[in-house]
Amino acid sequence: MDAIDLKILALLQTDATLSIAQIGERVGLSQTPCWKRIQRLEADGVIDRRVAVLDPVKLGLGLTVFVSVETSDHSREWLERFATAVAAMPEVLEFYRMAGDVDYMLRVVVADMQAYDAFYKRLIASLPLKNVTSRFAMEKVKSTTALPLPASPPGPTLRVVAGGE
Amino acid sequence: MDAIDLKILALLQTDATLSIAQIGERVGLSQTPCWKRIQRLEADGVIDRRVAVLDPVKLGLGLTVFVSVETSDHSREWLERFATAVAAMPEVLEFYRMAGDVDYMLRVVVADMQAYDAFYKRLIASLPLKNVTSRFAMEKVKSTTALPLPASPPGPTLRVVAGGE
DNA sequence: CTTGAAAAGAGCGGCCA
DNA sequence: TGGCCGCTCTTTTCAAG
Repeated sequence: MDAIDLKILALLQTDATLSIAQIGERVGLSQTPCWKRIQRLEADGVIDRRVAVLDPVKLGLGLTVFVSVETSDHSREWLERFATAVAAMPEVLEFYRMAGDVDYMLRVVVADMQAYDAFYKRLIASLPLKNVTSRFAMEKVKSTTALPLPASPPGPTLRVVAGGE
Repeated sequence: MDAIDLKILALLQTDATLSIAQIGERVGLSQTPCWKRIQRLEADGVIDRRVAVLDPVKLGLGLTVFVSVETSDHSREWLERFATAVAAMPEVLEFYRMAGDVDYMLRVVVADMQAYDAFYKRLIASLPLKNVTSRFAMEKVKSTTALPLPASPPGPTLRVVAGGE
């Protein structure tokens, strides 16, 4: 996983319609080795999948809600049941177990308030939740699927050490 | 935008490596009309882009943080300056203006706490912020880029009317 | 890693129903 | 609209340096 791999990944996570020839050109490689690198990155699971990103507004899905959940049951079994229930709810795009005061955090995308209310009722009916807080997005300022990859080669690994040697 | 278009979108937002022939087969269409529909969906911007989704953990980006921001300046100009500053920070994957007590919400992806601290310092140095709350994810339970599209045809538009006619 | 090339497959567009 | 049939480009694989 060198600097060239990172360049390839940076290109592909921005635009996966690029041909191998184009990618090779931009990273300074010919088709064959470029293709081999991409194959390897896919086999290694670094490239997880290739998807089409759709415009939620054009599909009538204009409401994004961040939902904070607190529970009184912190067992593994409870989480598994909760995870199963949430996995079956397609309006939940992201779902994390959190540190701190909030136990779980969800990012939910729905058409409108009415649709959110329907979702909310299903959510709280799925399992007993101690507290659920919904925060509504008014405006999407930025949204990307691209991870922050080191632009230039990470350098000679400048390492900051806590204690001393 | 009929049921077939929705089927095509549902397929493509799950797996954009499918060939037009495969998609056509699954939606009951031959290549040409299927291809034309996809072209139209792209031209209309319903399909925004095609990207490779990378595995953050395999790239050493294991820490997701939800950041709530409060400001004392609620002017358009302030937001524009904030938006510009945040747009230049690649670790911010999502950035929304919110309704309610929290003014802005960010989803941030970084390597570790040290990287988050560096990001945090840059964030608060970019503009005066009244309050910044960081919530750290311990475990990713679910994460998808796929929007909740109506699975079956939305039906004969069952409309719920508030008043009565 | 590079060039070159060939076979298989997919995208693309014209034309007809 | 959708379907059939080519033309072209890309992807994928191989050989040799």
